[in-house]
Amino acid sequence: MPELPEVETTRSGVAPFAVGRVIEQVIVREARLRWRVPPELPTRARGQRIQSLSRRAKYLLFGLGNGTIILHLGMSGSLRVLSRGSPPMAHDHIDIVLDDGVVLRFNDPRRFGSLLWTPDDPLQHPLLRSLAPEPLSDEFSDAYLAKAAKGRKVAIKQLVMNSQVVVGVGNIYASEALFRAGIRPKRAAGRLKPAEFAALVKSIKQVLREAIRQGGTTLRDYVNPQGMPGYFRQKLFVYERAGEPCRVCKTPIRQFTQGQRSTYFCQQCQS
DNA sequence: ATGGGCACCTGGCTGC
DNA sequence: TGCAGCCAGGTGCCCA
Repeated sequence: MPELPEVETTRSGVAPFAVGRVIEQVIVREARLRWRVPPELPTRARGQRIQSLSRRAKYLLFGLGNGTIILHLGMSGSLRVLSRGSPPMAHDHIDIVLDDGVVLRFNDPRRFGSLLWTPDDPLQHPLLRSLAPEPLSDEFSDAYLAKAAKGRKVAIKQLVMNSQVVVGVGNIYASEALFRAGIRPKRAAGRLKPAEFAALVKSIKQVLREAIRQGGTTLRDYVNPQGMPGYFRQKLFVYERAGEPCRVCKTPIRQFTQGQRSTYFCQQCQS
């Protein structure tokens, strides 16, 4: 899936087509996503003008007059901008048909994504209520991360992937940020020095910003709303590069498993 | 509170 | 060619 840069690329690519348009209908071909698509969603959304398209963590929020559509892309989801009449392909689960004939089509082979509806403040929705700060906000600072890590024994990589600590840092960018900061992924979070928290926070912000600028990272399925891949893959230092030479020191990149996820690092550059 | 493991699901690749 | 096994951008939930 989509990590934060891919979700942000989706938001900025869809927004010009969506904001200000009226939803003509929502077509649900497959309601069995991570959570069942609420049966009332198409009825609620029909005839509503899309007032805003925002993002919180990896959730996309379509602000309507009477509530909010909450969309999560899961591991393998994508949202594409198409035109009315383009035939649905495999795993094209949802269409949001707009009044000018544009179709926003949600495709998700693994169905880990979700499409939800809330009439209330979406930020108070159970899934969003207790999320940590955005990584690109000022709130996510050295001091903040140091405090969140204090006394914690979990590996630093797992800490930065914890959405109660900071949102939007997934498996690719966690490894990449730790490489850039020169910190080994296995280090106990509470044992990092102040300068290391500072370096890590800086690296997280930097890698996410650069990836957004490149349209995200495409490994397998991810495509932007225009159906194009993201170009950050060629900028990756460690992710999916096990055995290949470190771009900085030529030492072979190592891979191991942490919390059932693959981690990549350079033994020479990270300590 | 914290940490660890499982579950949800499909498809692509590898190796026998 | 077929098929079993393993892996994949996430994250909520249950248990110790």
